[in-house]
Amino acid sequence: MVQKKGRPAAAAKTASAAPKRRGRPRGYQPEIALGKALDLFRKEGLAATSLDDLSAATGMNRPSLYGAFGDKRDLFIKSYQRYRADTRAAMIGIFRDELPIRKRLERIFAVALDIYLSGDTGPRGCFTVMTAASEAVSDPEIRALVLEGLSELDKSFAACFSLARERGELSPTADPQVLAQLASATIHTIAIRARARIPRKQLEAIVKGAIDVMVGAAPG
Amino acid sequence: MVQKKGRPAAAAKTASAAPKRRGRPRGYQPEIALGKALDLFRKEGLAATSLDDLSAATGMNRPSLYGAFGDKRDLFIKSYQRYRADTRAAMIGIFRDELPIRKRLERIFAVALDIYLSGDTGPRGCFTVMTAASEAVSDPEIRALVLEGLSELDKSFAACFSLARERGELSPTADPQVLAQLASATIHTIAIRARARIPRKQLEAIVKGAIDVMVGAAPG
DNA sequence: GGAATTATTTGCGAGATGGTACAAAAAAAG
DNA sequence: CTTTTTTTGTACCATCTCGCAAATAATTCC
Repeated sequence: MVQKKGRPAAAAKTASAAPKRRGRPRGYQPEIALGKALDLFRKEGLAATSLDDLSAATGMNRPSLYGAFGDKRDLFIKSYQRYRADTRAAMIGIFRDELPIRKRLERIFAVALDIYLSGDTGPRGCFTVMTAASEAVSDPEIRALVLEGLSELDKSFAACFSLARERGELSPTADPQVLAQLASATIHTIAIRARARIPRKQLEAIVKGAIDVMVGAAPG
Repeated sequence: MVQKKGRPAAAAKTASAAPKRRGRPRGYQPEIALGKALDLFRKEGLAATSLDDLSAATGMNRPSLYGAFGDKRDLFIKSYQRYRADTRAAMIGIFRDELPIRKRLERIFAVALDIYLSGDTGPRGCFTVMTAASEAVSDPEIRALVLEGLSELDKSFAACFSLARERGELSPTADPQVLAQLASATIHTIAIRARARIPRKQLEAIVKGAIDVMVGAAPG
């Protein structure tokens, strides 16, 4: 029931200057625990994940969970924010590197597939699409996060297409916003199909076809 | 706790020839009950829908539900099959009418939006995308249905684009399969966005942009 | 009318669920 | 060593969960 068997290992040496907290030291590392919770929520969804499951996965017992993250919904929201941060971190380099548009799109979709297909027990898909969107209808706070995530993706793609058009890689009549929504749609469709265990090869074929339509057929 | 207050109303006169069932007549109509169950599953998902909820919504108590449809998972699967049949029925006319490709796509997406945005308490989205895909990872039977649904949609769109190409509405180099996957992706993205309560106008704009890219910009 | 058949109702029971109260434990501060 | 502070572990609660068994009701067949 403990994340680390040995001693609490003291402060994780993240920054420095151990502030010497006053009471009993934590037996867990909140970031690791949150990652485990995220894994579970991605696999099962909100309702199907019990506190016992979360407790087992994080190595924290329920009162500790509650103290650290609040109730189940709070933990769900924090997990989702963590997911968003993780995916953003995985993508940011690509969105910054100003490669030719085709190369750029290929990389973005490859990373997306990595994320959606990962998972010990099966492809986990996209948190926004599979799980958060379900809750979004009835929960305004989650809905706000989902809307943010959707528009963030649209905007990132739109920036790519705008740049490509400026550089003459796209026809001047191409609409970056429309292309961005198509790119987002492609992300969404592969997230869904991944969850149905469609093999990577087929998903890559869908991506290739979509890219061909968006930026013109591949040379060769 | 009864669907109809008055007498059982005997056979619903659907076909004719009342077969005169032997025992106590049903107090409910299975098709209506299944529709109510479907509504609930679409709103809440599998795990978050309890048998009590289903019992209340259908007007059948649990043992009757169990007798008529089996356990919760069975009912879920039957609901999903019903959903598929309903959507197929709503689409079949459009897929049969061989209108010009743009008009045809416009109609298909309009019907899809009707389905996804309907719901007393909020937009219900697409059953395949929102709910069934979640279960598809871990449940082979549901997965098979989801795969069937996905490929059915792809194929229907592909047939439309093939016909359009034959008729010269599309470039001979256009690939109907690729366009079909983009059309499916557009369906998926509006299903997700609908669930986040994005208003119809915006979803229609996404549809219009996608159609422009798929079949060429609109005249005028 | 009585037997057979089918549906409904009531209610149970074993277990899971989300959340919490409380005391024991582990550290720093005095 | 004692006090203070924080986290942990155990246990608990009230509720809900699914599925079923037994009893009751409504109908047809004889």
